[in-house]
Amino acid sequence: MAQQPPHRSANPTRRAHAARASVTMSDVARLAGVSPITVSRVLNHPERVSPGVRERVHGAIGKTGYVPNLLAGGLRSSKSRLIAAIVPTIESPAFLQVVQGLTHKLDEAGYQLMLGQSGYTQSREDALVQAIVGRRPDGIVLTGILHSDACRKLLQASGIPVVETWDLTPTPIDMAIGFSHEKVGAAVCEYFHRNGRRRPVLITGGDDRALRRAQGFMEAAQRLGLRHDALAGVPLRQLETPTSLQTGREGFAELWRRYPDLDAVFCSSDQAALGVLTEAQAQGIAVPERVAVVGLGDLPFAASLHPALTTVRIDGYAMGCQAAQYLLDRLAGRPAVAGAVDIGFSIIQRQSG
Amino acid sequence: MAQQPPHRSANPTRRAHAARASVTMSDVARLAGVSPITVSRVLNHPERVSPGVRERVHGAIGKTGYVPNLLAGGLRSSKSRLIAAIVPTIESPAFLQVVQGLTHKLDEAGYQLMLGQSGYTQSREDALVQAIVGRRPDGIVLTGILHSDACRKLLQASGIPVVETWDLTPTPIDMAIGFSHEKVGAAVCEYFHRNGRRRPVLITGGDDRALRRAQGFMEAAQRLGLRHDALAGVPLRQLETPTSLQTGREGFAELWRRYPDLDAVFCSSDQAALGVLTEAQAQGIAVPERVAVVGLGDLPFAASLHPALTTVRIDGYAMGCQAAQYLLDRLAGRPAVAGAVDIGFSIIQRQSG
DNA sequence: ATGAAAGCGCTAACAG
DNA sequence: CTGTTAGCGCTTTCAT
Repeated sequence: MAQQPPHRSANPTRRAHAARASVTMSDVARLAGVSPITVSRVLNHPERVSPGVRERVHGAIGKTGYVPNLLAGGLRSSKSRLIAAIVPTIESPAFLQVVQGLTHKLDEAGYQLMLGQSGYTQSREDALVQAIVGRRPDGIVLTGILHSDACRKLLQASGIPVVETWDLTPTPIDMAIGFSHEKVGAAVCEYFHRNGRRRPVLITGGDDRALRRAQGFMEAAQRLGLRHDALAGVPLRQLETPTSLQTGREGFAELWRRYPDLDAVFCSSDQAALGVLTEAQAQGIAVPERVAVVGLGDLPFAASLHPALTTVRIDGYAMGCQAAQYLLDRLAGRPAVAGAVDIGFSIIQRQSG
Repeated sequence: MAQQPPHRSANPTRRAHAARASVTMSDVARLAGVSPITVSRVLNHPERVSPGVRERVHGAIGKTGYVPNLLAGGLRSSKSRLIAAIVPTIESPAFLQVVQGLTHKLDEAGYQLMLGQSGYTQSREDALVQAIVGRRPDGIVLTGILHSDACRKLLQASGIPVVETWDLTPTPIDMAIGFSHEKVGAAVCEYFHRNGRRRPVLITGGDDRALRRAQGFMEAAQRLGLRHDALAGVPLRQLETPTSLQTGREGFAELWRRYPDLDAVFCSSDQAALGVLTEAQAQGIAVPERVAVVGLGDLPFAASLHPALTTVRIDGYAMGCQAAQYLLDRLAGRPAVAGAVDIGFSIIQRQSG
């Protein structure tokens, strides 16, 4: 299928990087017959400049193709109009929703988002934070509350507003918005119990938050006396993070083999739950009659599945919007939140369980 | 579920934004008993500094918690170690793979990626490009080859290396890597024909590239004499972009109602194909016996579906890696590609069609 | 191997 | 409303 390009680049100029022909504010000023600072004002405080001059300057900008150097401006004003966010991975739609919320809200306010992926490891997060702080963003959004000491110190010393997301903590670096993962686990376990399920199993990712949900589930199970006949606890299959359709499918196949009496599955993501649904369908196991399946996230596809997926709704988009808002409030000098804010969750009952 | 924070922030300092207590290179230099330029050299060209001094400087950096200001460095050196990319949306896993490829490759080389989402509209892309060029990145990655004139001019004038992805063109802005969407459409149509399918339909997104695939498909259909009894062409259901499980499911339900004799569906994404599979299962329509289903992208879940999804494999990750490599080559002064490079595609035959 | 001087492009602070 | 002066923090260039 490979095909060679029919023509070469139509671009005639020899492209040395960062061609030093770059137009500066002074060039524009000269052409408009004003001083550079006036050009700056036209761009940043147009109301402080007379309409006539404003127009002349805009004309000059158009003619020269001037694009302000935000590095220079940022250096001088210590305002970069840049917000940085670190997520474990954007391959997980759950984090993606937060990113979308952030993007949307920040974009409205004229800020840009710079995204980093930590891949769930602390060393990588540390490196990212260092690189990010070096660019002096106006704010930073973090995922989770587990950060190295060095990272916390660095962030606090930088004086940059920080929002931690996806979790709650009595000791945030600065601000925080999230929910209790233990409570999610407990709530789903109680939900199963209410619906008459007595032998649940867990399919979970191996990251900190997923494991705390599992823990909350187990504790509730113990309290409610749910257990497999041969087992003191709830069978748990821990998978790589992030969990996928594939891992969910395999995980369920394995659990079903070992515990053929299981009657409910709580998955740590909707993707894994889709995997369970797929495997159940392939094996002819009736959902929800024989096995109840509950996911986590309420991703867009959850409602469209067959059977439609019962899941724990986490409003990632709202979390992203909120996080952005906290940052924007702080930057605008408005009173911002203190401590951690609980965004909550809810169980969306559909057909699968 | 809401819960108030039990404590307030543990952070004792009053956080005025960008606390001007920021440690600079001079502070480090003073503490280490050297001049600022020596600190700079320890950071950027350690081999040009004697080991003793190097160690002293590192010590001072550790003690002060100094984080170099990349804005200042970038301003002076015109090297930002920043690459910007614009994709229509990161909600589409296909683009996400490109982003992952870029991230991976750039990260290795010590570059950071700044991501923008154009939402498939040109005006939004123009605004993004403007904001991006303002930050003077060392390179820019674009999705597609359809850009406004203003955008092309701006980019060319900026002298920043540019790679366009996902498509081929004889007149790239600078460099390009992609594949022929027309050929994808034609190839799938021929594939259906070889397998004895005679009444195919299309479920497609409304973006430029998807429509060109549809066009390639239709032309091939005409050549091969494929048509519905009552129809001159191939029935096409155009959906919002990006297509989702939900839209795919509805689209298929609609087509099935109107053309009950259809025997093959080509979807413009694997998500839409999953929607078709879901609807077929819900209605008890046998796949592939009654209807063949082919997706696009070969996303990770495609192979794990039941039935496993036949799809057009586009190696987005490789495309991202390549794009990054072209940029890095150019930045390192190595001879870089000229014109557009075809990354090709292939049809992965599985169970669904 | 190390340092001094100069200035990247812009905007804060202060005039006028 | 407009301009002058100074300098953000760093690295280039040229000395030593």
